Amino acid sequence: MKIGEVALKAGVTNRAIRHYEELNLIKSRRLSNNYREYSKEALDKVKFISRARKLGFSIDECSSLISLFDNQRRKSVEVRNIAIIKNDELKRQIHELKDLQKSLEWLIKKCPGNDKPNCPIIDELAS
Amino acid sequence: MKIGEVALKAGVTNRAIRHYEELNLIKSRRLSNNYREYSKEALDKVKFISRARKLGFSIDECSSLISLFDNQRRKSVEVRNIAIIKNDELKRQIHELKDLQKSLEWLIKKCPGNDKPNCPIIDELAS
DNA sequence: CATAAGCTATACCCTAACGTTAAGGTCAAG
DNA sequence: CTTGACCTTAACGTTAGGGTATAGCTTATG
Repeated sequence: MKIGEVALKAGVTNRAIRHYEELNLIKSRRLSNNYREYSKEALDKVKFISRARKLGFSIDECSSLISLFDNQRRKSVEVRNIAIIKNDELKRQIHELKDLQKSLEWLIKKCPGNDKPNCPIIDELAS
Repeated sequence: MKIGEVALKAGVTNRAIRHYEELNLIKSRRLSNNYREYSKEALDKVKFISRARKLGFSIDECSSLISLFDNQRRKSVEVRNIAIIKNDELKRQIHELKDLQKSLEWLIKKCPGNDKPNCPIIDELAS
């Protein structure tokens, strides 16, 4: 199938697919008119990448996961380790964002939000 | 004062200050040797930007905030609105990340993590 | 005074993951 | 024959600076 169909079925853009191909995450053969032709396996990989990306994995990590996906002699602990690292990163990131959000919320509550210049948010940033 | 001193006092790099200047968030005059010379007000603005960045505001938003900071006839509601938008963005982002993290955690729990190929994480991504 | 260390300048390349033109080739329908 | 939908490559834009190279200026030391 051609790129447009793969993109539609996998729920990603044509550009994303070409990008994954540039980075050697997937492969295609060419038709006589130079159009890319994808196998069902390639479509599956694009779907795989799409899901992994949505779970927060980077392209680089997707690359590792695809290697494991392809490897029938993989050890599940290897996959698990990648996931654990990502999970820890996510937890840390959530923590940081929560701190920020709480600070911001606190400032917003203190701001009168009227048509006068006095503003605790500006004051805090300028302090 | 020169760029290095400003950078030290504001806790940012020289490069960042030049960057802010390129984007017209701050200004400097030049000494006879072409070195940048900053006023105390410029230092205050760099500090202001640094704090705002740490609160999650983009450079673009910092630019708006600085305009309000400079404007003695600002209305606090304008500042507040920017902060509210950012706060909502942060909340949404935290929500998304939490969902991801929970999904990942669930998958990790289901994975045996041994030396056999069977892996629920891979299965989920390939499903 | 000469030299080295340290600060400053401009300028270009790099990041992540594509988005977005630009300019053009291919193919089926009307 | 033209239109429109689809495909191609190439290359710049995005975010917020980091890193590096080269060169000029300043200051401290021998």
